[in-house]
Amino acid sequence: MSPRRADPRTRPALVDIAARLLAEEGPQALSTRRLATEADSSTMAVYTHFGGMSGLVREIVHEGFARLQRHLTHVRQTEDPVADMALLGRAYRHNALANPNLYAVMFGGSSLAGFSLTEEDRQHGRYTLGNVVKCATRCFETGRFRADDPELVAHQMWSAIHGLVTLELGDYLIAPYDADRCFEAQLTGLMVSSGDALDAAARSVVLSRERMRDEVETVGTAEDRQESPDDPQEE
Amino acid sequence: MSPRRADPRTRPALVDIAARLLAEEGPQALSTRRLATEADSSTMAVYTHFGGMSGLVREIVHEGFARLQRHLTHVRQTEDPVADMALLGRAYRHNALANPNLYAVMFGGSSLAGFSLTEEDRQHGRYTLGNVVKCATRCFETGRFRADDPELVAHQMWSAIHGLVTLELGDYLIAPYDADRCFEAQLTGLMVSSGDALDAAARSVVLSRERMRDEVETVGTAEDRQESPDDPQEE
DNA sequence: GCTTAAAACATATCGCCGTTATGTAATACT
DNA sequence: AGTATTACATAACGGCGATATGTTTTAAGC
Repeated sequence: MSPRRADPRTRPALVDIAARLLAEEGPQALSTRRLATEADSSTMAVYTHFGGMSGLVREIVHEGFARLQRHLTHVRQTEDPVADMALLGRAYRHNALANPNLYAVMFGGSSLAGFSLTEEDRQHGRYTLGNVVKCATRCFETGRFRADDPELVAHQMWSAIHGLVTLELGDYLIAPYDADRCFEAQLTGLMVSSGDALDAAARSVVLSRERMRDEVETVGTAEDRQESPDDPQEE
Repeated sequence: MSPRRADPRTRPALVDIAARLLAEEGPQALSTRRLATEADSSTMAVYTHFGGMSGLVREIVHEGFARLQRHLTHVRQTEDPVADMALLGRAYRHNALANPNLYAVMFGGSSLAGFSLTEEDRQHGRYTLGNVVKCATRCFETGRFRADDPELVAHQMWSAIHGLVTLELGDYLIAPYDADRCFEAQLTGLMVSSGDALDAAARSVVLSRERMRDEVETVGTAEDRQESPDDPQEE
């Protein structure tokens, strides 16, 4: 009375292929037939393993939130919490730009075969706000931020950065008010609106930009994996 | 060498029906067959009049931007430009919540049969920013805002409000940090980040809320219609 | 070792979808 | 009047998600 157990590579292969198709060719490339072809399987595999396309998409969305969380946790806590906060914003944007189609699915875009998020899915998204809340608390403790509602501050950061990123992904931000320029201004503005002094905020924002290479852009690459001990490498 | 000219009611009827289906049943209800049934026509009508579903969707998106523009232009210019600015934000949000599915299509959401915006479509969106830019200029002239880049300020407003609205539409904002609370905080924060004093900004934001009923919530209703009379020229 | 239940598929089919090919009727210009 | 042009209707094509059903494989119980 036990299952066939079958090819153990089928299920993760489907997730990998689906994620790749979504990333490289967009939402409309995600079809049961395409997946069956690429995985050398049948369309039924999607249903036995995930209960349908929605289940598969939900799996990928979970992976998307995991990537976001990984980006945010790679931001270090320094003696300049406002710079840390700005870097959290940069990490958020970096993750979104690195996974644009996935990000669109996570936050309401592209319906994808009638897929819609559950309340549990959304809780994944809100959970990542914990990083920002903690950072905001430290901003209050050092006196840089004014009032004392770190959760509200975190929500403001989230809304503003999320809005900028979606406009950027929708190609709404063009020169001379391109995404980079708007983003830098947005970061400084957010710190100021939370109570920081303009010049101090501007300094921390610039400071955070210099930490991008070490704490954000290296997230999915090489030493982020702890399984290979001695392989520090290239540019 | 002239067309059949056919039933002149077919084309506008299709747009109306499509807009209603999108609003009431969401993106997946928009199909050529469904439209043909509701309009007592055939699926070909969509192709002769709009070149396909994309053309129809584009027509609806234009209407969506027109509605947004109508909302924004209903905000009056008073001696408190910061309150005007806050009211522009409220009008933007009000329009999005009144047309959630349409708004999602306008800003990158729901793919809708491979539909994607053209650069001209996006220009419609950016055009509505003109209202905000003018208002920001007046905020500078009265000394309420600090630096002098009204376009940049407008982009920050847009990003932040747009982000909050999309999170709200995606059900990401729940109590105790629900959309209403985050929105009020966001408005005040935006004014402060642009240079206004905290207490003055808070006052103007509250003031703008009292103008909602007269200048925003009455947009599509009754006396808003001043349109030109129809020309009964055909048979 | 054999039986048997159950999971993992394969195959075929259904009812949608957008799109296109083709036919037809109606118009307005020459 | 003739004809080109447009607005449809009808039907078909390929692709989609989903399901029904058959087939193979596995492992537990005897």
